[in-house]
Amino acid sequence: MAQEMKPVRVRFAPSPTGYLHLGSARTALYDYLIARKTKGQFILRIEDTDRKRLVEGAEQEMMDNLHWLGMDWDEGPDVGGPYEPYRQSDRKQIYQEYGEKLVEMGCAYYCFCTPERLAKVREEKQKKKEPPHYDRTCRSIPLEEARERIAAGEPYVLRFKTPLEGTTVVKDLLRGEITFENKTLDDYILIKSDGWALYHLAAAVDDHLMKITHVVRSSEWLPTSPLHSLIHQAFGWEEPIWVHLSVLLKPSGKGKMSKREAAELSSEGHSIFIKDMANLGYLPEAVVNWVALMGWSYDDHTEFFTMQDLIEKFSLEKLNPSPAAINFSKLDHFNKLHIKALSDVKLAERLQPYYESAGIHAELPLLEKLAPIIKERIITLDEAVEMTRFFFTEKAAYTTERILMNGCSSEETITCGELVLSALNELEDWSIENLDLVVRGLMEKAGKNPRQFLGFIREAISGQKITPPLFESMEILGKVVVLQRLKDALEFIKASF
RNA sequence: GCCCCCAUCGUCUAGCGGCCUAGGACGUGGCCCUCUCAAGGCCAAAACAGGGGUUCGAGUCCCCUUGGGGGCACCA
Repeated sequence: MAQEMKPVRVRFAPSPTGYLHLGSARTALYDYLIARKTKGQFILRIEDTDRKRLVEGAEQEMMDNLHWLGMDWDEGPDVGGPYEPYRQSDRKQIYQEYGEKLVEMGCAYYCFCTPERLAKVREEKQKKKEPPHYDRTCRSIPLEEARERIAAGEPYVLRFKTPLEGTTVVKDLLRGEITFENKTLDDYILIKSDGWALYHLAAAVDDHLMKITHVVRSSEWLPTSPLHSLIHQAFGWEEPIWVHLSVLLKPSGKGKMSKREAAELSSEGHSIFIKDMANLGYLPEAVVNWVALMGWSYDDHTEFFTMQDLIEKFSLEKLNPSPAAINFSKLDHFNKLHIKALSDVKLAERLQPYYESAGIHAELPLLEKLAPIIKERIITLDEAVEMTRFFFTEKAAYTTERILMNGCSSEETITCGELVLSALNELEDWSIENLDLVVRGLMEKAGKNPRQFLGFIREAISGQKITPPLFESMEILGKVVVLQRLKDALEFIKASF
């Protein structure tokens, strides 16, 4: 039995600079799961201190996407909470105060170097094959002098006074202790010349003030994690438990997904953006199941999980630190499974919007009848529309060749067709069983095989190559429509051949 | 160039020293079933990167090499 964990406080802290993608959705999911599992709190914090990179509407869209996936949060910019505000742009003052404290404690200093000089330093260091770090020129400026220059209006940034010697050890939950030589670290900028804090300071301050117990984030943060530890230590704060997730690799397994490659994916009917998943016909349940398994596993045989299952079974300890390649065929697999797991009523409800956007007004009762016969043959929800199109059209759309019975002449086809037509016309009990019985009887009498005989009827009533099972379709279509389409087909053959 | 992380089938993974002639899933191939398409059933091919140790015993622990990945912004 899994041991009970103390309630955690975790935050998902996106910056509203783009769409929610697989990687961030997975981080949010793990946060959500561990919060719900331990009856703790899941907090949404918007990291929007970089005012230049803001994207209009991104924050709202991100929240919509999280909701679509089935997550909600206990504290956040929209729902409030005890540690408001939850948007970093509303906390500028707080970061400045804490930055000032660091200066007073001797753990940070003002730097007056211009971006131009910094670029030059970097260039020179790179030429000398040295780490392109700041040369610490301003580190030795006496504080009084620095304050005078600031008072005189000189632009400045705040830098962390990284220890020059010794090591900083970061305890990562998945990797154990990671040791960094302090001399390989930079004097990172904490507050920019425009007065806005950078991630490093803002996140550390907020994580502390918001009593975050576990920081779950992408392993891109591993290289700067010593700075984060150092900031917590400088203030004398207890560090949160660091959990650095593996990176998500592109399907080839070679490298991170780039913007361009993400765009290319859409031409293959795939996307790494959550906002596209619904349009592509994927269920949020499937996306959640799929994403959860990228870097996490439960045991050696269970793969199908609902959100509830995940909440019960998730544990941070089973997270895998090695990079994982995105596998879209696995998403298809999970989508199939979750479609099958849906009740007919639920599936009908999920299907309806796809018909609407295809310009088809499909009534729920009809979709509920269609649900059981298509649920095992569609991968994505949108495929239902094509497969069942003939239920919603006035006539079946015939193409010349296919309407003829496989390997038979037009005369032969007509003979068989008329046989079926008159027999079905007589049929009173319009049930699957009866249709099956009658039609197969005719087929034997005509000496045709199922491929020929049933194939012809399929074409006649649907005009489609791929359809749900024949007798089921006929039953749902109804006697009147089936007879009419049979007549249409025969007329079509007579006119065309 | 420097720092850091990672390493089992093509992919996601199980494995936390003997239960491993390495298990599952996706995908792939074959067969069966079959009214199209699916679904389902059965079967197959497919991996412990290499080298040193430690140990009675190593996929499992340690080291090195190699490979892959991430980072080195007044972005997050």
